[in-house]
Amino acid sequence: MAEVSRRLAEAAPAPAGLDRRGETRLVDQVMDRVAAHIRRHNLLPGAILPSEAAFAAEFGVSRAVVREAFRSLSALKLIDVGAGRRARVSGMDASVLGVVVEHAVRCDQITIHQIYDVRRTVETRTAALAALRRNEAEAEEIAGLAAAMRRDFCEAERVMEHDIAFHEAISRACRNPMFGLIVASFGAVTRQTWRVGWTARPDDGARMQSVAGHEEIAAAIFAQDPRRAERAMAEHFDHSVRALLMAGV
Amino acid sequence: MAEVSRRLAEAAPAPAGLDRRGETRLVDQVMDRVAAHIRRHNLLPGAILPSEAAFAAEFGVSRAVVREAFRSLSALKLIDVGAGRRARVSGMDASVLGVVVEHAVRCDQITIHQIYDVRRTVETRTAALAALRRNEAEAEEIAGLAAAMRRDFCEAERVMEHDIAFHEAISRACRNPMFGLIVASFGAVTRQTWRVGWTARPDDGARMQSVAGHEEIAAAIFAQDPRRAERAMAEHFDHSVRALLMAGV
DNA sequence: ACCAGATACCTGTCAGACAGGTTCCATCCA
DNA sequence: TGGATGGAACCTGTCTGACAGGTATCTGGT
Repeated sequence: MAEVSRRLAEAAPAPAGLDRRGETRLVDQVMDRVAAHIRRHNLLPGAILPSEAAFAAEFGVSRAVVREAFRSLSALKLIDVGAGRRARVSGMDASVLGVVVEHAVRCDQITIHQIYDVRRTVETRTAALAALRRNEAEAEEIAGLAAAMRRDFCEAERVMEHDIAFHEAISRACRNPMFGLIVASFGAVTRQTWRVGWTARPDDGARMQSVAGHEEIAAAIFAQDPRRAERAMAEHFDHSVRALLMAGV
Repeated sequence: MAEVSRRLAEAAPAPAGLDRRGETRLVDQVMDRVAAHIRRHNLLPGAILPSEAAFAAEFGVSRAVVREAFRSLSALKLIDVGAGRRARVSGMDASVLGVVVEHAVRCDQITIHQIYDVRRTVETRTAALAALRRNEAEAEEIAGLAAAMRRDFCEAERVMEHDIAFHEAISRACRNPMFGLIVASFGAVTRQTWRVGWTARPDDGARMQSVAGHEEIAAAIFAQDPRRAERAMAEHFDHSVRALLMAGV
């Protein structure tokens, strides 16, 4: 990684004058400059950035332009701004991807079924990896969330939150933040569609079967059996997709 | 989908006064309001939004605040703004995820190996799906990109671009835009790290073997053989990871 | 050495202004 | 009548200056 970081830092171009001919918006250029500043100085999360006024003076633009650039970077969660204190470099954040996916679903650019196909692909893998890599605390957290689904069975809203937390906990236990990022991004969409699948199941018996499916996944991860975890997760998604099909989605 | 969209629209809260007590930044509130406006009116990509001044008047804030909110939404590629013309709702865009992932890699929050593990998981699936769903044009495009890698073999930069385009073409041929989104997001990181793996291979023979691996994937997709495509893609990633390991990454 | 107040700095928001781009309509010419 | 042309209205991009309120830092006293 250090090797890669160094290469990236070297690749950062030296600062030059801004293009004032209006071919590219000043705000976008300043965004690139600020991002380049982070690269050039190899800033890590938590590192503080120069103030808006400092960048404005350095680039010869008004503070409003720098502000909009900061705002954009903040929206992408690349930096973290707050009243009174200087902007800081920010760590990874799954919410951005969640917003993007939610927008795509809302605009009919992605269907729920396509999301489920991706989830099945990704989460059968996270389940297997979690079974291999989970520690005691993670295994208990996952099992605890499955148990909570059964406990709060009558309160759909709570079951949903446990469900989402369950899948995210597995993605964390697999020790690959990139999987965590992707799985967490599904949460936003799930909150909008989960109820459809839940109510589409014919009766409480079918709903309880879904809970049992989660428990089986948790048990497999607890038993450190990756094949069993993968199979259980695949079956869980097969049931979920079938429920959505019955609902006519 | 229409069902889901309707539910989402109903869930959108009615507009109320902005919180002026500074508990939440006005810009963030305006962002939410604009997003809610899109939901409430069920706007699809291409639909035009009210002007900055209109929103400023509606919410009782200055235009600067609305501008920053628009900028943020534009950075997330949820809307598309341009000089002179009104802002429009934007379609799906993979570049956002690419920027986020690139930042996470640069900040040592995700390693290249973790990215490759995700890629292997996702792209063995896209290869299999592409073999099942590709049409003639897509099969030829994929095969053509593999051929282009062999043709431009001596120009590493071009081989890399063909490589990236190859994987993206497969992700498009699998007919699931969510897979396309994820695969496209890897492109930004690949551009920063591809050369490491390429130069780490011991000789041109090993490099040519990598090209042959792409050709085998293309052939499998052309032959509409999902198992073979999946196997070929898996082997391709195994070789790539081995090359990175030899490079000491 | 430690705590409290003062101070300098920084961000959040506002108002107004102007240049340049886009859209649309009305007018004019063929 | 239909198409081209011109202009007006509107919109965004950028700048300037200002002020309130939050944060961090320094200073001074104990």
